[in-house]
Amino acid sequence: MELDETDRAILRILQEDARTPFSEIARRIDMSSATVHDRVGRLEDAGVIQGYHAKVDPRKVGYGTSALVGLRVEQGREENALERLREIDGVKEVHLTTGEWDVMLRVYAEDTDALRDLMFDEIAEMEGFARSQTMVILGTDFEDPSLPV
Amino acid sequence: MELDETDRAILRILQEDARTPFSEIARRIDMSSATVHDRVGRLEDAGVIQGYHAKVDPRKVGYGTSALVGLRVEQGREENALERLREIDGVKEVHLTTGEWDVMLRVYAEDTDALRDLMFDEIAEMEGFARSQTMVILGTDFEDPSLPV
DNA sequence: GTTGAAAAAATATTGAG
DNA sequence: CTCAATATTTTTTCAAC
Repeated sequence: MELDETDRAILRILQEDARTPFSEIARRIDMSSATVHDRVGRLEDAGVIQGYHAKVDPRKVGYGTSALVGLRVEQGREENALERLREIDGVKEVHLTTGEWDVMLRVYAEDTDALRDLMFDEIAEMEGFARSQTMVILGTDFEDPSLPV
Repeated sequence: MELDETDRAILRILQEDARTPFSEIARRIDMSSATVHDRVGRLEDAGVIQGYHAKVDPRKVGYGTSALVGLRVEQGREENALERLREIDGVKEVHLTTGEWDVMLRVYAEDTDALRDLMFDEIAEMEGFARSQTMVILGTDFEDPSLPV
């Protein structure tokens, strides 16, 4: 799908605030709200917009600790490992990477005790696990929900 | 702020789809939409809900490459480095971490050439830069926008 | 805290340029 | 692709329990 400047303007607004009324988007990009409606529908259908999500403060819902985890997986066991990782509560992202680690995880836990349990009881016990390194996130300086479009 | 099961149910729904009409949330949790409206407002005011964001497919807007970057910063230069990182286009997350790296970045770039430029021309040139390691993300197996609440 | 009902506003749809 | 007008739905407010 080809995106023009109007589409990009709409994407910028919806990335910033997904509940901006179409009427206000229309005002801001100087088009009718019917056009905005039409374009947003097409952006959704084309998969450019993958969804709309409320961002919840992890601390306020009991997740005081977050970490990035590098993972080495035994050769030939990759599929089993990935399948298992998807099911583990607290594992929020699973990326396949080049370099020192085969897989990088983003995990959330209640506190450092819970993180230890997650690492020792769940991740280190899974099929195909070789070794891991945990980088505890002491703080997030910057986290932009928007991509520059 | 104390969250009860009703709040959690609302959060689950809005994390999944931030544009679910209050009337439908009300149906699903068996309350009036006025109550949902009231609760969502309180969750926003308390900072539990930090915002609503459209999720855009990076590939569809020209970001074919993503990476996790581990960064070492010279002692005493941390603030300068963090300030600079915030301004660099393509740097989407900046986390302070324990372990091998002081800072972990999540970056997006058009392609591997653009990633090289980002690393060599922007990040390696910034004040306080000591060394870095780039973990190119070959694929994301799993990425859940929701926290289990 | 919750509700139902009314008022205000937004979204979805239609038909036509 | 865009628009104006209309129909439908939702959000918002508020008096009352």
